[in-house]
Amino acid sequence: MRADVVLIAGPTAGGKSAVALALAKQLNGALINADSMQVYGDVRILTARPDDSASSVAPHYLYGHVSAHEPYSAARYQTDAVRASNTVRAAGQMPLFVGGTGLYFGALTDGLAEIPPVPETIRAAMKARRMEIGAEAFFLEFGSLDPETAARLRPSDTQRVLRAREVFEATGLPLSTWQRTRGAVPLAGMKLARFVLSPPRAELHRRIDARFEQMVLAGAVEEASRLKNIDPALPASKLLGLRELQQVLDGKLTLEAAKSAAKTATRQYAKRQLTWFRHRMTDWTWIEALDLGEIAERILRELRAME
RNA sequence: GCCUGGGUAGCUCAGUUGGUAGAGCAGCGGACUGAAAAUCCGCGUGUCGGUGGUUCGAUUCCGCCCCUGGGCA
Repeated sequence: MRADVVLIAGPTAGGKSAVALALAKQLNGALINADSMQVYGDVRILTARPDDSASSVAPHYLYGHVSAHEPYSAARYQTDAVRASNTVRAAGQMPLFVGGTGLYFGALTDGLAEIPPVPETIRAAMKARRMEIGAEAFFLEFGSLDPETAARLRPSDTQRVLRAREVFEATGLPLSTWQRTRGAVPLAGMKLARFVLSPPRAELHRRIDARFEQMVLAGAVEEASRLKNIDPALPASKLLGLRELQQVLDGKLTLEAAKSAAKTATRQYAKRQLTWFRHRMTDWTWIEALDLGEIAERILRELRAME
């Protein structure tokens, strides 16, 4: 066996899943999702999750295995991914990690700091405190507790400031101290074959547009209406296109306007993904080809060269 | 045909009492360690419709032309 694990990253709508499926057939592999939104059930259409015909060709892990009404996290992903990977390898198959979430790939290849879980009560309390005194005051207060972390954050960075504050509240230690530690690296010691699929930007935009049209035809509006009362604090509520389609149901947006807004949001997301990949995955093999067969060929060739 | 409003960034528009122009959105670049499809930061990319005139200087004033919204016929 050339590589122990194959990792395929790429921007949304870039054609990763199809490539991975083709590879799985040839390599006796199984797909393991590395996408933060495809883990949620109930949103198959809006997350472009592979369908049953795909999973009949090769096993799929961590796709839709969590309720959209449940919070998920990079840490949970790491745990789940390790288990899935072990299962696949025990079955004598090649794990193919496929997805677009840079942080999740990082959790696999570099590990995460081993920070104890923060109790929900503390999270809620910190959030409430920030609401009460305002972002600036909250940030100042935080800076007096953890100046090192505060120095690299901005008061406006709601999510990171809250996270850092919560960790301090829960553990009594600055986040920066925790982050100097590094937990186990799930893929340590394995031979990795790593690829970034990156179609030319214009083509990517075309695919994003076409895919959203497909989603709507496939019933994305109905799917969105089923999540009508999802808690807006949950990660799944941030799914691209969900809010826009729900506004159509509320009569606040025409379908055309919603589609256009969702496509724009998706393009912006793809851009953020690429920024991450460009700077964090410099030593991965970048493939800019468009044709599925050609991409699969290149990957297989690369795998053979790893012998 | 006549009257009238408008043609300025990819889009919607602001502005310049004459000194070559700026917002929002889009776009582009960047950050990123447990919400990451999240969260945050930076950057104006322009024959100011065309042409002639007045002027040291015109996107701005004047003439003509073209396009376009509305009204009257």
